[in-house]
Amino acid sequence: MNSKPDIPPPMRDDTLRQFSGYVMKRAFHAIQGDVNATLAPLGLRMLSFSALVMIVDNPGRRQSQLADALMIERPNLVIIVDELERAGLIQRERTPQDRRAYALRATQEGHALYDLAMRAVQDHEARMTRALDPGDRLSMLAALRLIEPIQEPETP
Amino acid sequence: MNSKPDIPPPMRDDTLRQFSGYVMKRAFHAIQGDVNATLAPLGLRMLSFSALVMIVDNPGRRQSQLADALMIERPNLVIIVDELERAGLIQRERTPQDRRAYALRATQEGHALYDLAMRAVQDHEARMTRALDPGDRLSMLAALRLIEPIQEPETP
DNA sequence: TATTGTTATACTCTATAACTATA
DNA sequence: TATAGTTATAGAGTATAACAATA
Repeated sequence: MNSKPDIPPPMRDDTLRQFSGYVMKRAFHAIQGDVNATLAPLGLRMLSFSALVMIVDNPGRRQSQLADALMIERPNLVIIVDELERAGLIQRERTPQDRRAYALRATQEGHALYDLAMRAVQDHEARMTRALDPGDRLSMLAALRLIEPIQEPETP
Repeated sequence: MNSKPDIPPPMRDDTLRQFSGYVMKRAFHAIQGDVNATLAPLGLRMLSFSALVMIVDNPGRRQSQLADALMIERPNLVIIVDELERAGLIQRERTPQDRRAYALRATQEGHALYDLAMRAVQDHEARMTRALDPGDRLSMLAALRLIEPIQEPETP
């Protein structure tokens, strides 16, 4: 006899699990949820945290350079920079050499939040990768970096 | 003398590169673009391909089971299943035991496209991971699978 | 002409509430 | 009352075209 309420067996996804994209999407989904929950009390999200870190680490760069580095389109970066500026974390300074461009710099508040958020995100990273040896984690990061730069061939 | 047109050095992102989320997002961005370009001629996207594969490999399951397996919300799956059904790739069969539910099954056309798309996506996978040894690729997949199941602790 | 930042817009993916029909 | 599928809707993230100011 079996009194269980007829729980069906889980669906098999081993065909999809051979593909990096499938496995990566699921891992990234978990990470994004956790990091956004981690950053929400600080008023940041994954993207605004990334932008703040880049501005603190690379003071004086233009928005277009930051957009290139973060691999997001210029129009989408405008909203993130607006957000960081409204929060008092960074400033847009007009550059004398090229009056079209802004130089981005973190304020004192931006530097302070950087320190806070960095610790929180490092805890998040440790939490998400606690099932991996440190060596396996570094190997995974190295492997992911080898996927990233692959581009479609230009068709001129 | 230097006649170069003042190309600025690339921005440093080594602080962010310590974080799995940052590196994974960039790798996934590349993969998603390539797989969607790969599948577009077949009328599929990453998500509809995943759903088709799951239905072929697990015939007769309900939509809610498929949504759970693919970790997407039921309402969002409806659109994908609609799309696959309109394309003649799958069918919704009413189940006699529970007339609320549908059993999902691939049609002959669905099986044929599965074979085609599988080969195309396997080529895509080889293209995206060509910079990795086969062993490193498998280690990466294993590491990513260890990140996936981590959940926030329940707060009851 | 080309570039910087911007506005407007659209498309995909994701997430939640609420409905219907069945159980 | 609970569940399966659905509808409607809202929010992110991403992408392109076009504009003003400046080079």
